Amino acid sequence: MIEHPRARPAAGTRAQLVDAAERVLRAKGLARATTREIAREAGLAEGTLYLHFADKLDLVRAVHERLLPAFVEVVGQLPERAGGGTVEGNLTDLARGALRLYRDLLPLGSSLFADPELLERYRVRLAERGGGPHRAWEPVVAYLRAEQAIGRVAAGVDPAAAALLLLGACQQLVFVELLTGPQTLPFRGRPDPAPELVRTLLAGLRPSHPTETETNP
Amino acid sequence: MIEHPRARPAAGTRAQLVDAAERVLRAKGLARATTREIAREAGLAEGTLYLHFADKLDLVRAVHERLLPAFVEVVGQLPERAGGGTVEGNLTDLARGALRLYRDLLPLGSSLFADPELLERYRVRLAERGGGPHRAWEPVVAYLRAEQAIGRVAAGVDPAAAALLLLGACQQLVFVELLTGPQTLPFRGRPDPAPELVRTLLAGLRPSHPTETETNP
Amino acid sequence: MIEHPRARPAAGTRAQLVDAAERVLRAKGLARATTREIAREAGLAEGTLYLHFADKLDLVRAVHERLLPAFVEVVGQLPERAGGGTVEGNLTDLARGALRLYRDLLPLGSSLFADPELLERYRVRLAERGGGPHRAWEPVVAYLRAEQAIGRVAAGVDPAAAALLLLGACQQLVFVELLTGPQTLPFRGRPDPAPELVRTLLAGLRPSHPTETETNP
Amino acid sequence: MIEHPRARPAAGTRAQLVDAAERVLRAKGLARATTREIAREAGLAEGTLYLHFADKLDLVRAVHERLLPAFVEVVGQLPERAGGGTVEGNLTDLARGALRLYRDLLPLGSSLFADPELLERYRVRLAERGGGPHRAWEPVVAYLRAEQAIGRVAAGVDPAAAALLLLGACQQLVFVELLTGPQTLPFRGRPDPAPELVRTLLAGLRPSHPTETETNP
DNA sequence: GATGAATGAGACTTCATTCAT
DNA sequence: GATGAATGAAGTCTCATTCAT
Repeated sequence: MIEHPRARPAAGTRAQLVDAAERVLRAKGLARATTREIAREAGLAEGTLYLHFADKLDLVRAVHERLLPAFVEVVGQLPERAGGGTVEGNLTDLARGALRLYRDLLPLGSSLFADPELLERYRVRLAERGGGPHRAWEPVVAYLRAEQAIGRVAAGVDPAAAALLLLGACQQLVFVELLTGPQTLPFRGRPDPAPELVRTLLAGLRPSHPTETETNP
Repeated sequence: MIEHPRARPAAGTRAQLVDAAERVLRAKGLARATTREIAREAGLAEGTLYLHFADKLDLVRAVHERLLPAFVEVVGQLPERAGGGTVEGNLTDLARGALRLYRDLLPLGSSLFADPELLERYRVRLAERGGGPHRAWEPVVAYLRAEQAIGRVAAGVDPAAAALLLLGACQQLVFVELLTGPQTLPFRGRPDPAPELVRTLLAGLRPSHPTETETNP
Repeated sequence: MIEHPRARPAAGTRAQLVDAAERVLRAKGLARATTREIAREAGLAEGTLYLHFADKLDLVRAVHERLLPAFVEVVGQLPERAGGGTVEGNLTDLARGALRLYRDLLPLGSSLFADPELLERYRVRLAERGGGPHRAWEPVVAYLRAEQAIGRVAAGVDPAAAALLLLGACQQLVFVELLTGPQTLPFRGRPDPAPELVRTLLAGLRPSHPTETETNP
Repeated sequence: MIEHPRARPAAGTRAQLVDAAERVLRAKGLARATTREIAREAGLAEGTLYLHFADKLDLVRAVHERLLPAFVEVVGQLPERAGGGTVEGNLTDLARGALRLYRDLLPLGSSLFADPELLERYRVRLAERGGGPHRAWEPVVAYLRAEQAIGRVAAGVDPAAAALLLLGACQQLVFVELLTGPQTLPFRGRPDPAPELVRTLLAGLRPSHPTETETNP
């Protein structure tokens, strides 16, 4: 047994619980995370959980609520880089950061789909707080707009579509990686897929000298 | 004493259970799908479940096992279309199909992350059967290769990267849509995002006449 | 799977089941012997059990019913040996046989106490058939009477008490041995306890020249 | 919503459960003792059982663990009586006590054989605690040694064999009695078999004036 | 605020038994 | 007679939640 001295600072008990819950959720998954284990991980009694959260699901939601801001915070630095370095370099850095973040966040984030009630509570809270996962795209869109303004990105490009293409590729790559294990990485075995993704996105698929077969009525 | 009705043919019992499980998983989520409800949905006794599956997780795995093939089957028709229609049209159809499929499959597929043991069993089965989610990309890669061969897609393009960009965008769009509800569709409010995604992917981000500001010190 | 050809001789199906049940009861214990495993062990379908026995407990009872006769049969040869060999030799052989038999029968026999209903059915059947475990003592009593008649056993001895002392010692030894494992054999580590038991029983505890303190009013 | 009465002191909950389990085991037998009934008998919720025991078998083992010490405690007073009263009286008292104890303990003790896993756990615990059913003989052996020292028991007697003969007879008598019901008591119908057993053990079987037929080649 | 023993609904699973074939 | 898929009651055990301390 581990002793639980009463001398712990009361302030931060809530944060302790959220931290512990996140650790347990990562380790065991939503389906196997029990209040008992979360309390033990937090070094607190099980009953304490209910002093700070309405129920277990509320604690889990609190964990999820921290995920998106964590993402936004990291990506948010991007717009400032507009005009600096190269577009390719900036986007490659973005892709690398996104891959790292998705590896960290996707397992937890996907668990939301396992419990419709949890998902619903999460939505309600997002609505209240005005957040939403699209907030993760905003910095990228802002960055691309800025680059368009200075002519380093083609004017006709839809920044939202471009952001979605790049971030989506990263998310899917991680999704599949987590699903099948890293050994099955199907991406040409390259250790860092970011450069190729960015290169492809920048260049587009269209041949430089389109043949006339490309034209259609 | 107690009636033991047995009006149903033995054949198909297993499939009945998998079907019922899929329905319940979609309706209630992994966390709230009970063997009792699955059995009731299947019109069978709870014990019957254990005649056909080792345990509940085995049944859930059986449901998940059908998802990827369903995806591959739909996408698999793509390569035959190489050279026909336009690349843009073909890819837009692909994106539309992918969006539809992800809407259908992602909620179930994401639930895998809620239970590490379920995930592990899924992986083991994939390894045995030689499958893997990258199989969903293969038809797209094959299609792009075929278009490269006839000059309708630039030779320098990495088909895997291109496939990932397009499918990833679709997956992420659906992921966010499911997370926040359709009302928050952040994509310029356009009802069909597929054309814009394809257009952006085809054109690339690079301006036609790159300015010298592109160079950095 | 194992095939179950219909071509098996129908005669003996009942015996097959009792044999299989005994094997499973020995291997798994009453608490863990299932009809499924008994049927599998018998190479028959589970339903077949109910063509030959009212229910599972009836089959178990059938197994137990064979145990006592098996004991009696082996011990029953004893009376014929009266007057032959030595009393000590005959009783030592008896004790050795009893030890062997108890090792074989006690685990199954003791299980009767785990289920009062099984015990009750066993009793009812014994009453019907006129049997009873005392029948195991009868041959021993008969033997001792015969030896008394020819003067090789003291006339004042109660043959039933003597039989009980010897057989009881054997049963208890086996009981403890089964309970604690052979390594804890508390009997001076002697591999064959039979001779000492018989010697002690023959000689009695009383000193040859009793002191007067031994005498009591 | 639902009441959560908690009128009872926490101390003693474990003992309450063991007591209740013993009562239910005696009443229904191992095979029919359910956690539900044990909890009800203890006046506790079913879940409480698992706060104090790893599983049902652990609780049952806890019951069995108390049986042997209970026996030893009663028999343990014997050695002090060496030299007092008469050997015959002391042993008769022992036999009567043993009969009483076996009637009480044998039904529960024998149930161990119905479940190999229970038996194994019991063995492991015995090994840990250094106990063992032979501990029940020790006081008897100690008593006989003391009587040998003062000449009231023949020096050549093996005390362990003598103890086993007497206790074994008692155990077997009870075993058979429990198996067949008291009406079938095969022991000359005498209500108290203890004196005859002791008399026989003290006197031995050997005739006072052995005939020469006793000798064999 | 913190504790943690107790709760009890309900989950998963087993298994003796039945009956259409 | 034999089969074995199906049954469903009943069992063991878990775990979110409560409340007296």
